Amino acid sequence: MPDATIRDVAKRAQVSVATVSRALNGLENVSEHTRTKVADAVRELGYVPHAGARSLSLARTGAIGVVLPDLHGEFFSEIVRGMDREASQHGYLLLLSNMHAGGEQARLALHAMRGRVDGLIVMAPHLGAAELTAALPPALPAVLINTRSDREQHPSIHLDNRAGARAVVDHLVALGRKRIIHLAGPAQNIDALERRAAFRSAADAHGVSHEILEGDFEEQSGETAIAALIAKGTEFDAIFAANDNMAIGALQALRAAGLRVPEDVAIAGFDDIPLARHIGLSTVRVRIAELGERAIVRLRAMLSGRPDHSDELHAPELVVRSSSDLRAPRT
Amino acid sequence: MPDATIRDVAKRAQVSVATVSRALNGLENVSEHTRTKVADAVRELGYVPHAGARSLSLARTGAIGVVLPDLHGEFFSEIVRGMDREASQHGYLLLLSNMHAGGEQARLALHAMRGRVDGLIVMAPHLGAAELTAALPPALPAVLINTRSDREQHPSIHLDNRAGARAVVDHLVALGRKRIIHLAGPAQNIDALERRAAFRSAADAHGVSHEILEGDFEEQSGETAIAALIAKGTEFDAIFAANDNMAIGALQALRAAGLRVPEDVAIAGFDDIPLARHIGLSTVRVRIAELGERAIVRLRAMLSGRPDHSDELHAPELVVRSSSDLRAPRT
DNA sequence: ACCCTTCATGTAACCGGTTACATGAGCCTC
DNA sequence: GAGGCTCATGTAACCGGTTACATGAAGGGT
Repeated sequence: MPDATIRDVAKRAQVSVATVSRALNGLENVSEHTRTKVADAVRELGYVPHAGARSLSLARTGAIGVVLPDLHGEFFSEIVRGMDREASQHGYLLLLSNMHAGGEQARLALHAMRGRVDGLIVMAPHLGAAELTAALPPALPAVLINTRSDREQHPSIHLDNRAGARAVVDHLVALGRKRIIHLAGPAQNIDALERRAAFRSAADAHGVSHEILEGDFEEQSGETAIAALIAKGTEFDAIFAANDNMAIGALQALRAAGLRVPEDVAIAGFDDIPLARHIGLSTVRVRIAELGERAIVRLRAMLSGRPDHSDELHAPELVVRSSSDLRAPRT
Repeated sequence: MPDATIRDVAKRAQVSVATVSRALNGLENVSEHTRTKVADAVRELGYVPHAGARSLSLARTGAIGVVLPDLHGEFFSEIVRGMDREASQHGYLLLLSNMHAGGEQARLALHAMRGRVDGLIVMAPHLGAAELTAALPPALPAVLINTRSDREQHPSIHLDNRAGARAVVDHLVALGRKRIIHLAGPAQNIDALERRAAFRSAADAHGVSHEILEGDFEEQSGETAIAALIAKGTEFDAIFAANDNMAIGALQALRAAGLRVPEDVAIAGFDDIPLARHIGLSTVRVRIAELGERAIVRLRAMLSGRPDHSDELHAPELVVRSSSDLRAPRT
């Protein structure tokens, strides 16, 4: 037997559908007697309201669409956790869609959200600004995270990679390091690019000697790059890796070469993955959950009619551990 | 201006809504000429179909509801990743809802899914079987993961904790260990309970001496328990912790006491968190993403009309590393 | 007794799609 | 040239709710 509808309830309670609707939504002008009859019918039929139909007539779904690219473990779960916390607290559900590819695929993924959600959170580091604007359903409020640009059209949130990278360089210089190596991330990744650029300008500003090695955010690339550097006989006393994974790889290369950390070489990463704490790696803490939470907060503001076109920069925090400074507090 | 509807498109293309609908859905009986007119109108108006309305008339949403309890990082992202992979490949979106509490809260969370999704994946280790059955919207296909029971009513998926624990004990015994300590997890947790029971029966079967210490799945509890054991002067040569976190705590206690791993004490955990690989901890690998993927596969089967009431046990895999066996391959 | 208000309830339109059925044009056949 | 067929297209009901407006009974004031 198909699920009961509001008309079945009405029939059973011997009232009209309008009355059932009013009773269920707690409107005032329903007599106590009728309310009871309706409640009984609902229980007897096991009636559960059809949220889809409801949102069609209300023109409000109570859901927020989240479109993310392929993300590795920690980052994905943290950002979704932050969103969920804020969203569920205000009665919103999250409709998740992973945007694997760009172009037409992206357009479809975004369009699939129309009529299912009240607003969108989009994270698309791999899409061009124009491409993204064209793919977004018009008239659907959207907050953009770590996206290449389009900052004027939609409210957006970005991680302040520059401030993070600068903090690391300042720290290493303050420790008296004279020659700093930067293990950079992939060139298509906007975060990697910003960290690389900020590293260069901060090092230049300090007038400290530096060099940039190419990596791909994977542990192995960090190990390989540093091992090669040591083999070449290059002198250096500090490493700033564009993420923690590569920093860990670098650490292994240093150990293998018999170099002491931090005495001979100080090292710092970026992200503060859980592993970083365990091995005492200095890093830049990114409060990912907070990014997600803020995105929802701002979307909610838009949904309540407050227009918003500002960009929000999230300043990450330097965490000093024993890989760069032995005086760092034990954790 | 509000979003364009199919009627706006019909007006602009000078055809009826039925024709527009047919053209958009690629039905055959639409002339080439009309098809073009419709496509033009769609482009000019920036029309995007309203998925909510569509699913109302089709009685099919193309979405799957996922209701999870509060999960820590790795587990959450992995299981969602597995589901997403399988779901998006078949054109389904995931509607996410975290079920923070039990009872009435749980019922509301589940009911909110009615009319929004075609089926449900529910993970509710903290709910009683009856409570869950009562809260599920009737007539909504559901697959249950790691849930206390109700195995007859709905298709379900469980992790084979018994097989995992047995494999660890077999391994430790094969290494010649004579006295094994089990660091157990919290008593309300079904996974912890199953591992504990399986440990006991496997150890008994081998006739090996053993003891169970209480823990709570947190690193600290493992360290405390083992430190206390050593202080008491108890003799032992192996530890099986109910999860990796506690195993890591135990490792720290062993190091602090100057005991060598694995020479003096072999140790193994459960879960295979990323950290385990880094520190060479033997453990039981749980393929979390696979659990999620299988849940979607089975739900899809139900949605295609294949009824299903079976329970599926997922056998985890023993991963031997240097914390129990120095001959283990380096990773 | 009459009119006006208040209040619970019912009727029906609407949200934005899909689709069964009706319609009518064009062509073929005998 | 009448009847029958195919085929593109239109009309309107329907999915399951919400809600503006209509209705009619009860109560109050004079």
